[in-house]
Amino acid sequence: MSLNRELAARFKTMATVLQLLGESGFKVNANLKVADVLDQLVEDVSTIDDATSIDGIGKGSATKIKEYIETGKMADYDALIEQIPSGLLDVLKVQGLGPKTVQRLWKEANVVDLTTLQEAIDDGRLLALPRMGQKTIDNIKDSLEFIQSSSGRTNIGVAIPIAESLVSQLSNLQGVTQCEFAGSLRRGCETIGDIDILLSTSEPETAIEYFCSMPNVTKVLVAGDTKCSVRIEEGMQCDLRVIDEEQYGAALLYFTGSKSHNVFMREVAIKQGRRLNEYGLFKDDSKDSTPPQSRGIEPIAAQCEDSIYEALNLAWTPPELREENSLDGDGIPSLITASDVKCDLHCHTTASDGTMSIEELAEEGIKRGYHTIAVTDHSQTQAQANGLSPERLVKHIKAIRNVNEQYSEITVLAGSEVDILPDGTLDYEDALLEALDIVVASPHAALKQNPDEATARLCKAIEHPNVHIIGHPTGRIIQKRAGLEPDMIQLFEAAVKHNTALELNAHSLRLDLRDWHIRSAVKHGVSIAINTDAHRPTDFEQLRFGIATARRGGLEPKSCINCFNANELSKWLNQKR
DNA sequence: GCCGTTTTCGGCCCGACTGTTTTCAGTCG
Repeated sequence: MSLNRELAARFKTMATVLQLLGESGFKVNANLKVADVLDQLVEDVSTIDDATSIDGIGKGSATKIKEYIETGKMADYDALIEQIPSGLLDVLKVQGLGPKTVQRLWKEANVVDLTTLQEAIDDGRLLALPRMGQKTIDNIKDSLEFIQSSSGRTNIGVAIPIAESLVSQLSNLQGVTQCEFAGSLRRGCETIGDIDILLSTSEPETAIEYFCSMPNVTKVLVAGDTKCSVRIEEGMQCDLRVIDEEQYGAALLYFTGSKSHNVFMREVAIKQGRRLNEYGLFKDDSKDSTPPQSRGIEPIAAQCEDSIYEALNLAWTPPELREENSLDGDGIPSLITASDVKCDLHCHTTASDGTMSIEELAEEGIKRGYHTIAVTDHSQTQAQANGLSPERLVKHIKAIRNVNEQYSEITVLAGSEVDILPDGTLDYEDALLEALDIVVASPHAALKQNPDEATARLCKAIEHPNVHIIGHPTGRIIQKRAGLEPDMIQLFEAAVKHNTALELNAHSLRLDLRDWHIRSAVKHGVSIAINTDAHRPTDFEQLRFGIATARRGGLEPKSCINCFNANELSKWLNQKR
């Protein structure tokens, strides 16, 4: 784990422990924010002279960070975790159990981890506690079971089709006028905790009843007049909010989040003598705790999101940029969209481990209106993927050129996804690489290399005169494999110097580079390639996930080589020839 | 613990739902 991530984990743990010890929520939030900031920081924090220069990190945290960098220890952290049993942190993850209750379970029922929690339920210790009834216990039992059977967050590639199916079912109900998903899914996060769906309808009861009784619902968690939550077979929680049409924009804004964006928006509102909530933006500078809409105050803006931003004198912010630290004051970038993409430069055929022939690949490209598609099968070291020997590659190049002759609508490039070997050399001789139209160099093995070796390895490939693109630079697989952790800044500088593009691999399990890599890469002036790495026709649909990640990173079409027209691309490729 | 276009002290977003209460604390998003 990198230093930034190690530190982030420590601050997160400290926040949780502080919560359990009953410390002020503001202190807890401050620590969580430090964790968040460190998690998203591209530069190694040890290279930053004064950590307080980073927004969200104050004097106290900066001292702790410095101590950890210099000594590998953090006295305050050690002192904190000593104060509670370590297993108590897991107990806090049980849905329905918050810090207050966990503290009581610990002090009054000797619950120290998930096992003792189960024991306390079984032997009746829990039921004996005040304010602890059978229903609460049943809910805890159920959450415990869920924790044991679930892996936590769900990949966007799994969640989006489910969310879209839910939206389409609900949209068909009588009376429904608007319906869409919000939350982290709308912000394009790579994994999500739950699916949030918003809906306007003239028949709320019908919608809620339908939602709670869908065939894949395994449990109804909450069912009120305006909101209900269910757990579905796929293991996710889905929330439905029924919204008045006039307040739809305010609700969409609120339920899209992120939490920190909501806090930001509300603070802006307060400074202007207004109040923002999920029902609208209100003129209200009173200290009255009764919500303005309950006091008969009419909203200034509520029906659509942009009217609220406008009323607050803010530019409408695309959902993907509504995160902590997404914007750096340079205004809202003109984010890339899927329709800006005009080519795919990383695809496989049956020659290695794909299912499409060269012709089928070309047809798929034409279907999508691409001017160019690159055939980049695996190189010889990738034996398990049927990687091509030099002799096979020579024949393959000829076959690709033949196919290219057959099509006037699309250019089929002869390329290779050549392995970057652990020492940074490539899997084919230079002469063979020179014969290709395009070279995507990717790491596939030795992905546990230390950061220094990984940096040297990838930089060497970036500097190679025949390499156009570094494919999935870290090799991470979301929730499965951390991949390489090179010094990204060095990679970006080398990429700019040698005019080598770095790939954002669009596959929903890769999304590599990640959103915060892209943000930093863009600032450095790196050219980004967004490719699907298609092995079968349906893989082209993965482009949307790459686009979502790119947008989260603030990528504009001008920085993405897949948005070049045919001439620009050809010129760019030929710079390396 | 962090922060400052009223502030270096005194704030820090806001509402729905549940369960066990008899008026509300706790949790969640």
